[in-house]
Amino acid sequence: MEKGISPAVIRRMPRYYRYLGELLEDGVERISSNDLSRRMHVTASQIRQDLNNFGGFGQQGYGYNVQFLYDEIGKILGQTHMNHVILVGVGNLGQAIANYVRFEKLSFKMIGLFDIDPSKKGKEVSGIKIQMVDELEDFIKTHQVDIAALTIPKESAEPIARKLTELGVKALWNFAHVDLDVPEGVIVENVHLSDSLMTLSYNITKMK
Amino acid sequence: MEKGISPAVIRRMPRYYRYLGELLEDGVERISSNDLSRRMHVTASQIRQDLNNFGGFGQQGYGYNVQFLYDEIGKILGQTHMNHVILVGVGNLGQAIANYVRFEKLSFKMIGLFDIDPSKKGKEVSGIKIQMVDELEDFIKTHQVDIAALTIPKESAEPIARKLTELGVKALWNFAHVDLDVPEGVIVENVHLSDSLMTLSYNITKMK
DNA sequence: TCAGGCTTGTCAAACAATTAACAATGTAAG
DNA sequence: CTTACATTGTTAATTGTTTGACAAGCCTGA
Repeated sequence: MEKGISPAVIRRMPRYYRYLGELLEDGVERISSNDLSRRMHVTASQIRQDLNNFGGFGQQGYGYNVQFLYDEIGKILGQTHMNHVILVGVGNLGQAIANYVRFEKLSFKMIGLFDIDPSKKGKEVSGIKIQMVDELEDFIKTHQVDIAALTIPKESAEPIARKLTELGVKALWNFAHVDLDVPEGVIVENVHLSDSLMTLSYNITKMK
Repeated sequence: MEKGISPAVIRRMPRYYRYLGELLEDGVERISSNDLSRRMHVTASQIRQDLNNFGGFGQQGYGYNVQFLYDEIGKILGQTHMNHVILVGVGNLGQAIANYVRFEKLSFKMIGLFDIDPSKKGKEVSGIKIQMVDELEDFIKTHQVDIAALTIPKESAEPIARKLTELGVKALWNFAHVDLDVPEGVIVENVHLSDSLMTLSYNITKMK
């Protein structure tokens, strides 16, 4: 479809998607890059340039049809098909993420929870029974797993990631505070809470 | 101290800090930008350029002293003083974040938890009693609050943010999936899990 | 149906970030 | 003490991103 879209552009797409979703809820049918730029506090030029990476979705003299554009961005972001997610590490954060995926996004489905702690075996979180990490192999071989969320301590992140990728998992959503070394073709999306907090703390310090 | 450091640089500083911390644990005393670049998979040039935004921490022919550089970056990131954090919205994610802040980072201290649900009143999470949102005003007036974490639904994010900033809170760690409109001088650090997941899903789709 | 006004898609210019190159300077070994 | 080498800090070149400008073309009201 497209080739070599810059990461900067891709990071902005979910934000467009969100604003368009809100417009849709508000019953807005059409929007110009100018109106949208005012709402989103970005330049109209950037919006047009970003969208044109993927195709010409607008119409001169009219603007963009909100529903159409929303659907198109949805397609781009892979919101048209179901993504099956498993999660490894059912601690506090793991449970929160499990619930988050369960309720927040329709195109993602949590299908398995795994932990290393035997005392958690069989307990239910968000309606799913917790399994042991050594059951991962069986599970992945018998289920379609698109994404594995890693909410584990940084010490175990590397071995678990290796195991998962060896079993064919192609996308990791990594919450462990470590950079994972994965084979070619595997995607890692990091959520480094610690980095985020430190950035905040830097900005606070700078302000003073 | 410094002026106009680019956001791109700042985003990288916590990563340097982490790697230096690991080197320190491993008992490494000195490191060259070249060695570090190999470990971190970035260019040596970028490392030198980034660090030089804040001062000349290295020595020709020697490299960087790990302990010294670690401490300096710590200072830059505001890790030398305690940051007092409160959290609003003690749901699944809120509890996870409360625990996270409690155990993960020494320079941040969770000092208050707030929720709107009366049934949660007085319950303890991570050793802290949950208070009601209408007690926020009293609390902020009588305690030093550096950061407020917002783990609430997007509908309540805007009014709560307004209330907090009116009460003088200068930094928000926002987990709600909405862009907050805050007064000049208030810092917002967003953690948009949904955006992160969608970026992942985009990359999966693209790969196929 | 037509003219005037919008608004896009796109090209070019301005700006920002990254990488490369290298002179200056310190290290370290003999 | 001296020389060969390592490595920084910094300047210059390159690459990438954002903004500005405008022709082309559709919309809308008369």
